[in-house]
Amino acid sequence: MTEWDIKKLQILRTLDERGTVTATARALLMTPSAVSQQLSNLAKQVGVPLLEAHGRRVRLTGAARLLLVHADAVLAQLERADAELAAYAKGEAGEVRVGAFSTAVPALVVPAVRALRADHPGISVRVREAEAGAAYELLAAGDVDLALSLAAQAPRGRDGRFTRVTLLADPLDVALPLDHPLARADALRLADLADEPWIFGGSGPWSEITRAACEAAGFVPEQAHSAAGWEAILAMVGAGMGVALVPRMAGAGASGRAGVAMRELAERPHRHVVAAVRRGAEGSPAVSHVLAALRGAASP
Amino acid sequence: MTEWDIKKLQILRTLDERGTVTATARALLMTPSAVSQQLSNLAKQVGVPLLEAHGRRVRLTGAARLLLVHADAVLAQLERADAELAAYAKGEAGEVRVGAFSTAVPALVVPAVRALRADHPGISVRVREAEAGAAYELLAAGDVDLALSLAAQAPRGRDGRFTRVTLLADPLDVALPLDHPLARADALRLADLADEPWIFGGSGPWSEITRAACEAAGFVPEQAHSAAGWEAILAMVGAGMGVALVPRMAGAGASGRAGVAMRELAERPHRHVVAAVRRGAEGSPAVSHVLAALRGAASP
DNA sequence: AGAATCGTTCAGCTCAGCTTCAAAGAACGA
DNA sequence: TCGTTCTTTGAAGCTGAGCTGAACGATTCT
Repeated sequence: MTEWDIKKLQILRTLDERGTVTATARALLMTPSAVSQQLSNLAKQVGVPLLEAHGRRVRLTGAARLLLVHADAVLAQLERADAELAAYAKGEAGEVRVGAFSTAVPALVVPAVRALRADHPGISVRVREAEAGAAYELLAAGDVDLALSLAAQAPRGRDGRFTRVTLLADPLDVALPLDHPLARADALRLADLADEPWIFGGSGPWSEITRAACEAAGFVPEQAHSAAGWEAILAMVGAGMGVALVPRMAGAGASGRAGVAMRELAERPHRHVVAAVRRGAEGSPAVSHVLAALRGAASP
Repeated sequence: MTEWDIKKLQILRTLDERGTVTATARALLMTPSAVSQQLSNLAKQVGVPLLEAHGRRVRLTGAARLLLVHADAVLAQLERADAELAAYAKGEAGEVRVGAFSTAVPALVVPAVRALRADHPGISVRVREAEAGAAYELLAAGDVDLALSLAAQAPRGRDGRFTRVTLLADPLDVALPLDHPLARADALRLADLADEPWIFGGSGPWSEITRAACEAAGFVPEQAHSAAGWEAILAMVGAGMGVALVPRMAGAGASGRAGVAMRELAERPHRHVVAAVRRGAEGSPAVSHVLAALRGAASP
């Protein structure tokens, strides 16, 4: 018995409601003959008699009543699936898997999810943290439906598979020790820090961005230390071990804390946060709702 | 969309596991063509695309993943139904509806259910209290699967539709006021009470049994009062308003309470408690287990 | 007793779904 | 770059599950 048939269960349920084969047939727009055949067929599959003659009508056996309990559950579940799929078609249900680099989660994804809860309660978001560089591969592999990455990170391989939109320009501030002579200078320029010891990731996207910004300012930064997380970097800056470029999204809550000063730069360098979806997926209602929520979270 | 097909859901689930149409077809002993047709058919029914091309393979859309959640629930439910029906066939599952007259519930049904819980946890009993006279009609109508009644109650209409077994002979004691002169007499006979005022139900089975017992002893009882419940009858006896025949099953806890004396009679009259099932139903494993448990409760 | 209602069975037919064959697209290796 | 291989999908034909209609036995109502 591995060959369940929903129609037969529906017939059984209707028979339980109506009480007679003829009435069941009428209700389901079938002939009594068909109903009888289907039910005896079901009984054969189950291996237990489901009906027994009672006068000129039939009565459900204990096995049939037992089966009905499950049939009700199954049919209810299918009806729920039906409703949810209808909602999905209207964009009011569904799960969207979002890949985001770590600092984007509190800054963008969480506010977006909060807004979605209010506007589209049927849409759920599954977050998966991933480095900005790995985002496109997750997207291409189908492991996420929407990826947050950085404009500097080109998708590996040919583009055109993705649709990308810039969500916001995140300013890059410099973090330097509170007791540093330049901590209070006005019109601080990147070149002023050319001789400082720098702290940035040994590899990975952020390393490249820092290096590129400094080279655009005309110097090559001396990499005194390296770390992957902002916590570690800011701790080293606070200890006077060097300076670092920190996106405002990541450094927002860090200013003034633990001996660190966050300063805006005269060059106003930025990193551009982009959202990418697979080409064609922007038409999916659920994805487009999440995208809209992310836009809203980016530019309040 | 009201035409769900389990097989299609199974195909979708297998596709999710295996990842490719060809592998799915191999796993389900079908051709890739059939799998493809079934899935595009399902998508058409749902009204939302379920697959999208990804290189030379296919990927599930959000709608498909949403549908999969429900499909898993449905298939699990069906598997549970399968297991329970298999258990039912072995007599280890199922619900048996028992109709019983009121005093039989604490005396027989409850102990039987207790024993069943230990020996056959899959079998559940649904109790429905019904007068002994109405039991056969409930049984015939299919509202219960097993009825407890009294031997004196003949099934209305022709017999032969039912199988009846006597569970126990319940002695009929006489209840009389504690201060009654005969309350301490030895070898008390029913005829000694011929001139007492009698209390018994105005109609219904118990009335007949009392009347028949007295007439067998050679007198016609004077019906001084009538009541339907044992509580009321015993209260009247305790108040010295008359005497009554009380089955031991009902009067067990009443002796010595509220001025009532329960005395055994020399004639040792009995009422016979019988269990009845529809002819053929005694073969049903669940019913026969309940029947066995009732036998056990009747003769410990 | 007669009539009406009900369920089941049997023969015949229709259509969903499977298989086979073929074609087109995409990835991989030389 | 080109050819090979893997994959999916489409068209045509066939098989079988399931439906219809009629006939029959059984039961209930009048």
